[in-house]
Amino acid sequence: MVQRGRRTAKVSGDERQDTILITAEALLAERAFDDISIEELARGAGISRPTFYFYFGSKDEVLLALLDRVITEVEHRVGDLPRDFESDPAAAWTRSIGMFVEVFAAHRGVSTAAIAARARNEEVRALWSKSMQSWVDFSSDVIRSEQARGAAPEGVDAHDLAVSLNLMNERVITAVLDAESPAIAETSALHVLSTIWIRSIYGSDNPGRR
Amino acid sequence: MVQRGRRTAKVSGDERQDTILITAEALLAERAFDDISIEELARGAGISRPTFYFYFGSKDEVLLALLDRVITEVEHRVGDLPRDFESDPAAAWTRSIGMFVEVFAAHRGVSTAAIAARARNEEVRALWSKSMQSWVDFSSDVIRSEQARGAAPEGVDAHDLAVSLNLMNERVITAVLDAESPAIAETSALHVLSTIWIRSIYGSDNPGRR
DNA sequence: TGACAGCGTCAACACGGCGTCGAAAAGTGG
DNA sequence: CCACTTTTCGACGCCGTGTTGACGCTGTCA
Repeated sequence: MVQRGRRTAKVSGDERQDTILITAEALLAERAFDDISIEELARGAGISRPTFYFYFGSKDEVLLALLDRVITEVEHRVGDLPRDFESDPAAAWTRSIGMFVEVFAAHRGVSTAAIAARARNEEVRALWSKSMQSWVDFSSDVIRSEQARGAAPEGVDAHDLAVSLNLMNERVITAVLDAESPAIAETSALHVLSTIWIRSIYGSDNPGRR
Repeated sequence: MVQRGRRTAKVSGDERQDTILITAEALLAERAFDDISIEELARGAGISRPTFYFYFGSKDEVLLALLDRVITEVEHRVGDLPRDFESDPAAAWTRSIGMFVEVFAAHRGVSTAAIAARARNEEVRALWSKSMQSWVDFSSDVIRSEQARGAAPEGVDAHDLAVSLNLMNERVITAVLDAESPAIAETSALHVLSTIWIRSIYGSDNPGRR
């Protein structure tokens, strides 16, 4: 959890801080981050602009806190996932990818704003990068062990493959959520993504079950 | 730049405009777009800020012009590429992808700034989207014909596959150019990307030559 | 040749959002 | 009810954007 702004913890203060976050997420659902002013965030939380600075040091800090929540949710759900890559690889990968799609779709405003904010903000970049790193580590560990047991062919470095596939997911999911053009339908995204993962990891559509 | 001879107003204007573009690309090589002010662009071109507005309506318009040049270069080079997908599919895809990597690497400042600016600017988004569309069209045409001749398996919609792979390239290339973390080494990017393309299009590392 | 059109130029202004400061108000403990 | 801390905000200064009105230069033509 990222603690910023207020130093001491007071209940009413925490409520205010929460109200700001709720206001921000609500506004992000309908408007781009850049088009939201601190004034609006403050008004939405029933305070004045200078008072906003009592709770957060900047607009970016609000986004950072919001992103932190989303990432925590992902981590939580990653932990709950069954890891039966050996018995049914295709299903296991598809479930993982599907989980990401679900969580990011549920917080599309925050996700797309945060991803865009990486370019500008060091802390957002660091936080995103840290999570990305842990997903990449997870994927490349699995890929490596699939290669070791002979289920997946060598020929590409597991780490490089994992990075590329994770970056693809990030990009395709944001394109879908923002309904970019060209993009793909939200309904077919999961199928395409998991097909690409499976084909490029196993070199086949039906990796051997065990 | 002193004005003399029978130069018409238009020519000197074009030169000024060009100077602004050159200044912008130079600054973009060392600094983020947001950290460059119109004042700097103007000074770099030897004019005052208001005069800048005579040539461009906004900073974004400068970026748009720069992006346009890069895209034109890509289109030009796409046209020069041999299209021997039937005789050596792997080499043909690798060459195409390599060309993108090269051009974007040669203009990394512009590329990354433009991609970031999509979120904010409608025209940048439209221009990028148009090019992306044409690359996607090209890729999906080839994929479809590879599927038709039996070289590539069905199982995924060619268009969806093409979109996802192109988006992956965009994301991986920008990650590499910005030396993001996690990312992959610039030297291995081409190999990983083309492996993923080939495996996910053909379901194998060595698609049949003809 | 001189007067005039209009182009390129810029000083100065208006505006809007950000961040800060200091002081007032509200809350808390003795 | 006083002293002290927490919370709040009015008012200010700053910065970057975009606009406006006027000035000089240059090419043109009566």
